[in-house]
Amino acid sequence: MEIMLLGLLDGEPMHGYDLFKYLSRPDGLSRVWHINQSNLYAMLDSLEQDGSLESQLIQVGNSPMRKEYHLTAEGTQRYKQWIREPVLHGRDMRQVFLAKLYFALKESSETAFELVQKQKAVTETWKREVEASMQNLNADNEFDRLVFCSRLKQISGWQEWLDDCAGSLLLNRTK
Amino acid sequence: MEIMLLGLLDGEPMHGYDLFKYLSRPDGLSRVWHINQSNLYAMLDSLEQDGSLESQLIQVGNSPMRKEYHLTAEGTQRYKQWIREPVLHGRDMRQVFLAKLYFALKESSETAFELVQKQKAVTETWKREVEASMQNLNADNEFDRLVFCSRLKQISGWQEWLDDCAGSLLLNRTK
DNA sequence: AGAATCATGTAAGGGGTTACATGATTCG
DNA sequence: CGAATCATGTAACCCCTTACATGATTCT
Repeated sequence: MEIMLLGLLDGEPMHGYDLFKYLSRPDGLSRVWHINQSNLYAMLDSLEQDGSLESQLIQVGNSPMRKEYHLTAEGTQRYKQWIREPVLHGRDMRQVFLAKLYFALKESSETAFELVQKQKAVTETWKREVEASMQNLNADNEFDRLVFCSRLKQISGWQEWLDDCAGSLLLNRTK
Repeated sequence: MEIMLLGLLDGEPMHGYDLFKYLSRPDGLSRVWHINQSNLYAMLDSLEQDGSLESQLIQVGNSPMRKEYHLTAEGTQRYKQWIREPVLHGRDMRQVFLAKLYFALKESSETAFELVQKQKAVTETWKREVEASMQNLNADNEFDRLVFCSRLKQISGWQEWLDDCAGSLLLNRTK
């Protein structure tokens, strides 16, 4: 989930404590993603080591040194690509897809709309796969049947919601 | 998730490799829970250390020694209690609740039915909480609105599915 | 004879957690 | 003056994963 930090730093360089405060607010991205402070600093380290971020030490007045991070070209490219790709597993909808949507919305309604369209296509294939699996079920295995029913229900739920998203994004498109 | 091993051992003592083979089959519990072999042995160790399991070494013919595990009274109690408690977070429905249901069904349709009823009650409170949170939303925060809508959709999906479960369990109740 | 299976593990590491260390600054 | 906040980390641990070690037995 490190990559989400890149989205927060896109366009506005920040230091670790800024990010921590931002992610401590109750709304926005923190509705779907939490991180603890020590792990945040570790993630910034590893993103710097893999070339997605660069930092510079800044002294403001007498306060402690700040390490301000900004995206590298490589980091920008990773991030821009990430928010344009749908998630490939249903279990990633709840957290990862919503985070992508958060960042895509920050970019533009068009970006968000395209993300939603791509996700709708993937979700449709999930549905077909589950339906196909249900054909080969042992008829007297009640548990297996219930498992597949639950998956179909969840997938349908996501599909309806994605349709809602697409609709409200189209309305906002002229903004 | 260690506790699921207790369910598999309830009534039929097995050794690690037996459990591994059982969990490698494509149907039943392995639809919702996977474990790799090395971790399985580690879990059996820790369940023995915390008093839920006891083991005895068995030699069959010339084959390698088997370590056969069986539930202790304490382990039995932990397990029986676990399958009678609903899950308290929506994110646990997909894996943990389905596993509980798997074991509850092994016990009896009544046990499963009661589990489903308890889960329905908890799920209803989730729904009310989400609806309450939606009242305090900043009106022009599109992302937050979409997040809550997605949660409501997922919760409703689970509710419908739980209703289906309750229905089909009632039909099987006389079996 | 070679491959797959039986059977139990160890070692290393990924990704996350909580608790704690440190020291300055600002707020009440 | 004491508490909260600013700012960056370290250390230990939990849960789980992959890869590998070991050695016997059964299948083809």
